[in-house]
Amino acid sequence: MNQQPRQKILLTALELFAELGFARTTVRQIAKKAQVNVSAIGYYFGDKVGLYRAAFTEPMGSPKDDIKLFNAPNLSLEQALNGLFSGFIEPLKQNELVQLCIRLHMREMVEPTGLWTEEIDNGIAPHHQALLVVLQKQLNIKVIDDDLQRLAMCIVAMGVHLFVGRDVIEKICPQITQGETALKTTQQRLVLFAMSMVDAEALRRKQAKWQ
Amino acid sequence: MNQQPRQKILLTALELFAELGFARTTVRQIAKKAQVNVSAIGYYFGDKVGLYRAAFTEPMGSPKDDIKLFNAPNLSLEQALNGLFSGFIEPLKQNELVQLCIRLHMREMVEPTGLWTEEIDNGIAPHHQALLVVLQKQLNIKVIDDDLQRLAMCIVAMGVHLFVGRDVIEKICPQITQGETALKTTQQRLVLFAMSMVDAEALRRKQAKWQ
DNA sequence: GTACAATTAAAACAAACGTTTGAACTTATT
DNA sequence: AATAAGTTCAAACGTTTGTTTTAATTGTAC
Repeated sequence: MNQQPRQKILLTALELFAELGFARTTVRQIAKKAQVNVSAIGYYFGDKVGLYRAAFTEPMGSPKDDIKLFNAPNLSLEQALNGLFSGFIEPLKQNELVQLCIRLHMREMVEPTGLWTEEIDNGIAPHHQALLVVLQKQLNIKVIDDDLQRLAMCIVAMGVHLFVGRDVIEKICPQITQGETALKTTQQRLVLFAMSMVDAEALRRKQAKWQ
Repeated sequence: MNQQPRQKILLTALELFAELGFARTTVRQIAKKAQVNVSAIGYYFGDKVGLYRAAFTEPMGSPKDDIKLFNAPNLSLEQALNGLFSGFIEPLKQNELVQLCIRLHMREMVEPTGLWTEEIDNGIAPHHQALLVVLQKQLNIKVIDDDLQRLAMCIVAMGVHLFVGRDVIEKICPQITQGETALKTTQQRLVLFAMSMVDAEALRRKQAKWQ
């Protein structure tokens, strides 16, 4: 099985899907840019949906490995948060392929094509759950309540915003994500802010108990 | 000029564009749901792009009024942040129309159709700038630097995430945005977290000075 | 070299798209 | 009642869409 054109199609599709979304990307567009015949898409991937599915899942590694980055048993809160946010920051440093993958996944948030539901179950939910456990331990509380969910959501939001708000950032303050040193600083700030939020939540719970 | 079918088309278009995006929404779909003939769209709005433009801009009021909510001269930081976040939370309480508007605008972040650039210039950038000034005063610093931009971005991210991460929230922790009391609590937490971030940044700057 | 499978190419397919047409219908004015 | 403008309608327009077909080409084993 010759994989050269298949790979070429896959990468081109990833590129176009990430930039334009599923609906606005045409198979002829992909074929032309990948310099293959349109029928090659049907030959290798069945149909457009199959190609999208492949572009969405194949290039990404298993997401379960990432969880260990901030869910290891003996990690401090700072280490755990660093692991969490490096999951958002690293792709911004690395090669373009990973960035495209992330962008495509983020796009699914706003424009769900159906794979999004799977993505939540297999990718997002476990991450969120792992973060909740870390926060639960840190705050030393017994059951996960709504306020812990709020805290986790707000922490994740900062990381997510680096991708979904990419256009805004590039227009208003592009410096903070350009260059490795700037990104490193940004990650430090995210960790700092997240820790301050955890502290604030801890204090709030303490005060709420007294009343 | 009879405005009944025009309004009906406009609202239906807003609904569908917000849910499906521009490309996946068809004019026939809009016409059918609005119970009008397809040609009515051309008659009232010229073409599909004209309808999208109208749905994107008309229902929203002038964004400049909102800025005053958190940019008034004698506001405390807490009041200013409450104003900022109420801009995100209120739409979640209010009628469905406003929610759809916000959702459509958020969608433009990931799937820019061209109006997005205008939106950044006229809507996002002024808000961001106003927030920067508030933070600048609070932290008592002379020039707006990258770290202040990072702080502002992280604060805004929490609000934005309520919309762009809507599907995730609804799947993982829907309670925190369902019901007015839950939303009120969420807003309080956002303000609390934002203030803790500002404090953390202030402390960091203080410590950085010493070294 | 022949046979056979794997791959590529051009063309055609039906369906759906946004848009336009021209007649029919409604409403208001004279 | 007659006229004209405003509005709606079904039908058709020309493209573009994703997909399929069929033939040509390539690579491979005997």
